Amino acid sequence: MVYHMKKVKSALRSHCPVNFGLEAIGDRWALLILRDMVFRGKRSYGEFLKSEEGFATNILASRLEHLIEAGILRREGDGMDGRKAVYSLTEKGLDLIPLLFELVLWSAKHDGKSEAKRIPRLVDLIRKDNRGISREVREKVKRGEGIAPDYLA
Amino acid sequence: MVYHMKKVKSALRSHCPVNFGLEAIGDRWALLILRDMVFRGKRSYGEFLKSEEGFATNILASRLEHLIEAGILRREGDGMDGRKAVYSLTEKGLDLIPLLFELVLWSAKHDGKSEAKRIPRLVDLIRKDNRGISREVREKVKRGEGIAPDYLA
DNA sequence: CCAATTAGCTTGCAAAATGCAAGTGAAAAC
DNA sequence: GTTTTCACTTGCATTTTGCAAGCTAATTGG
Repeated sequence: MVYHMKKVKSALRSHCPVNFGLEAIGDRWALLILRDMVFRGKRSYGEFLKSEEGFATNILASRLEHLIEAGILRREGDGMDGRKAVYSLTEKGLDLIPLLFELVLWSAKHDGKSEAKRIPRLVDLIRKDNRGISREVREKVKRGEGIAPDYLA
Repeated sequence: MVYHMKKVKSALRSHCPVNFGLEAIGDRWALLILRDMVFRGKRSYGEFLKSEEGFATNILASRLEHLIEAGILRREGDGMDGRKAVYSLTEKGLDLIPLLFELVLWSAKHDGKSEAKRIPRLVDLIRKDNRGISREVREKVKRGEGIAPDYLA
């Protein structure tokens, strides 16, 4: 008897920690979703779609699904509006904040035209104490605040 | 007059630091090349090919090219053997070590079967002081040593 | 209460990227 | 001088992407 079962994409190529992390995250688009959530406080499909890099609708849907599958995001319905879906970061997802911050730091150093120049305060805090600032930001993101304006200015 | 110029892939979607970093690195395969260089001390096309995740030959070539283009790697001929090419990390590439380490830390925490369990000492050092250990490893990688056995055991 | 709008997707399809096997060319080994 | 080795390149079937259009259920506006 054949049961209907969801295709599990557990064909992990290796348990090398670098490879595991890369496969869990998925790809570039997935990390941009995380960026939108952490830095811009976005929570919905419609908000992600407006990102400057331009998500294709199907790609956005598939990456959201992947991130949920990977346990990085969770999806809930909006109590007020039955059409809306609210995405949020799990603890596992929140744990990616320090990684995201290291990437910001690298780009701030190596991209002459980096927009990181507009947030020197945050970049400096990351440089001095990534873990510390990550912990603070984590709590804000958890409360749905995104990164507070005082870090960004 | 038309000069012959290499196609510059500067169609950068945005100068958002997260996006810049992602585009500079390229993709999953590119980061695995960096892992092989930092953790396993690999330097040549043939060595990369043997990686457990299984590079396709054309993909490996295109990612090496991309990383050179991005200023993360450099390619030199081997003085002893005219067939061989030696790849090494630029300063810009070495600056990615802390990012790689954060990824290792994340996977060590969230992958039950992580091979990171075989290198508890290094994982612990990263957790306590990513920057510090990155600085040390950087010098070793620069000298072509890869990560020293004492960190790995 | 009914038409129009909105949110979140899905589908179709052309174009691009991937993965595998086989081939190439130059240098080194035997 | 024949065989290997090294670093790729090429061909081609398969998969993934990107874009536009369509779909469905919930909500808003009149």
